[in-house]
Amino acid sequence: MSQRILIVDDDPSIRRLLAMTLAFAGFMTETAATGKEGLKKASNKHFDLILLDLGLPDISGVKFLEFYREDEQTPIIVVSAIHNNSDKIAALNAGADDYVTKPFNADELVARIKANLRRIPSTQERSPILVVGEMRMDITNRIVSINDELIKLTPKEFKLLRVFMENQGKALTHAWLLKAIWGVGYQQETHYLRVFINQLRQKIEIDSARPKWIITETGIGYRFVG
Amino acid sequence: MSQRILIVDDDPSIRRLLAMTLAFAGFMTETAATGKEGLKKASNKHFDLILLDLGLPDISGVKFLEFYREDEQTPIIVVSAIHNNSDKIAALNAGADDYVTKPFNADELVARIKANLRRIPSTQERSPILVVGEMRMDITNRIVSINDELIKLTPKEFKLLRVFMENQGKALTHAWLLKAIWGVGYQQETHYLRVFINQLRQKIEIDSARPKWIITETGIGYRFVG
DNA sequence: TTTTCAGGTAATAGCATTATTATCTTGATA
DNA sequence: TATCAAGATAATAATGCTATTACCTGAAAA
Repeated sequence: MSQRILIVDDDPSIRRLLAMTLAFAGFMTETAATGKEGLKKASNKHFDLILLDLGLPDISGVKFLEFYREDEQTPIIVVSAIHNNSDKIAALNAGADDYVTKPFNADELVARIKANLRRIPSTQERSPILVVGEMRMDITNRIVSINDELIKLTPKEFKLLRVFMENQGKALTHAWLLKAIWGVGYQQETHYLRVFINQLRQKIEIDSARPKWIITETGIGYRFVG
Repeated sequence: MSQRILIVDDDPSIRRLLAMTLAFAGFMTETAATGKEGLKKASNKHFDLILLDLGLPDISGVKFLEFYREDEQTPIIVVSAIHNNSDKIAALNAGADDYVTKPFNADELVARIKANLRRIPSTQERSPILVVGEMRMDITNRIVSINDELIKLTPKEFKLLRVFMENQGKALTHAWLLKAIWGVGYQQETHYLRVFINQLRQKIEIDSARPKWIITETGIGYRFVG
């Protein structure tokens, strides 16, 4: 299912060239000769991307973007002459997503279009989230919360809490934890663990003297429970 | 499809009690009265977990673990009397995964078993990995490599490279990048960006004066390409 | 050529994190 | 109750990271 691109350019020969190039690359295209026509088409129909020339006769590129940007988020690539850098910058600041300079190279144009069509495979959605009781950890975004209240953790604290959550309910020995967080060669440094357990408890426990999350297994290690 | 648990205990009444408790919780069980019998059963058939008493008449818990642990990785929970802490610790060091103390609580035992059966939903496999050309980024494990060569990055550098990889091929304005990495209110601090771009280039570019990955878009920002 | 501007680079100061040491608690045991 | 061991906590030192400043470079404009 091919994607729809709207070409807004007043020069008929460029319009034709763009349409051919994009059709060849497998896109469906429509064209508009003026800014107003472009805005009209874009509001009636959904496009996956808009190619906008900056030298339109009726309205400027920035105006176009202002009108269009209201709530839409279709990527817009502006097409500008090689000089006229300031127009280009103004357009990008007004919300354009990318640009190409006018004597353009077909391969590059197509590559730019594809890059701007590629939606981030929504790290938000697919990011692995660990949940234990009221505690949530979004690993890729490094966010930890208890009852939606954010907990600020340093890198080591985060790593420690992460292995706890990944191994909830199990007794984890000192040596095992030290190896998991500091790597081999640190299995004897039990005091490192004590210090960081303490710091973590200060941040996640209501009463760090009566821990609810991180249970001490005397002589053995710790156990994380929900 | 219920999971199989092997119970190794010499006391017939405890064996029966354990078997009933676990059957009630939905597990399939088999029993062995001696360590040798247990090892035999375990080698002939696959079990998802082994419950091992520490007071066996023929061989000690530690010996059992030594024989068994060769290449197996079935979780083993040792059952020990409330005193005899040292046996318990020795067993954990010999590779046991968890323990319960003997006048045991049924709910707790079942919870422990479930915790130890729960395999980590293999963060290795499902972790999102960004790939651009020869560069790979494992977000959850914070590992970046080019041609399998590891690149060591600080947190900020990592974040910067991450947004670049998520937006490969697109022109990213200074303001956009600053907002993405430092948050709102930093859009003017273009020099922060320059410093960190430079640091990143030192780490990922072969010749940081002729960058291959991070392309400067004069007046606009940067573009990351593969 | 000089000037100017955007960007690159180096150096450093301030701050946060981590490692290390010391001291205090607690609970079990003689 | 005194002693001891394990763990908790506090304080500090060492390191590493980030922010900030200053200066350099190279390309384009005057």
